Amino acid sequence: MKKAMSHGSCQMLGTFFATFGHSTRMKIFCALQGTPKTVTEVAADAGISITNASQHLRIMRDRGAVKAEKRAQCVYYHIADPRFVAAAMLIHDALYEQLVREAALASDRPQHRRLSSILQPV
Amino acid sequence: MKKAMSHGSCQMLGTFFATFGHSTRMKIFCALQGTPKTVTEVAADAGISITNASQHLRIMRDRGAVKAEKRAQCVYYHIADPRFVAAAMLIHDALYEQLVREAALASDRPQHRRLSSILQPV
DNA sequence: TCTGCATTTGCAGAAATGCGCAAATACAGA
DNA sequence: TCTGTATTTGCGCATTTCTGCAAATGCAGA
Repeated sequence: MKKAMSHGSCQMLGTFFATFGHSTRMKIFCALQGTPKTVTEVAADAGISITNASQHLRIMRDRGAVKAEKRAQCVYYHIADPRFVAAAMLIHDALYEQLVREAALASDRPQHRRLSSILQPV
Repeated sequence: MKKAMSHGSCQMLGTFFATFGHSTRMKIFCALQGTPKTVTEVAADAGISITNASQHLRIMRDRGAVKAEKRAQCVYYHIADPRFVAAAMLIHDALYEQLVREAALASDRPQHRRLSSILQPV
């Protein structure tokens, strides 16, 4: 991916980003860190309906973000590749440092915002 | 991010993923790898209108994905943090390997798809 | 100041996406 | 086979997001 990326790879990546570019799916991603969980458990952890959890988990599975494993009546979902977590951590750190840097700059100015208010936006 | 992630961090990450979870912005991201570029150059490289490029670049800048630098009449945009590229490469590799693995499995079966047809989906 | 290039903004229609409800399906155990 | 639990699917509505067009803004040079 030094210079150019194939159209297919570009689209593949874009689809993956879109998968986690939704607050509900992001919550599910967080809930799935650690141990595999059933749809019902994920729904409870993320604070959403079972139907909704099932719908999002299907999307995430179709796009290769999670994998499903059936045991008895339950379907256990888990994150498909640990690199997804590593990548999220990289991005998170970069964004966080940027935030801290901006907050430091803002504190030199008249009307500065608290860091906490930035971390809990919208 | 071992176990739980704060609500704010979760939302911050989700917003970032959404930023690249759009084919047009993904193209822009690809176009910006290497050297900084003006809006007009980005539009040409990504094959979109200047207006559209400007709109998406503003979104990306608001979300910390790119940075803008004004020189004379031109505004040069560049990727805000190299870790974003590193993260994209991590994810890309994971997805690609998964694709190859699936393709290998599929080739053992009756109706198998070519890898190329998988790489250029939708 | 006037001109031309670069970029941004406002607006309206179009398209995509998300969510809840109800029904359907899958399956282990009595 | 019947029952209860777990999960998935279809449908319709609401909401968000995208895009192009036209107009506005910013700015360097004549």
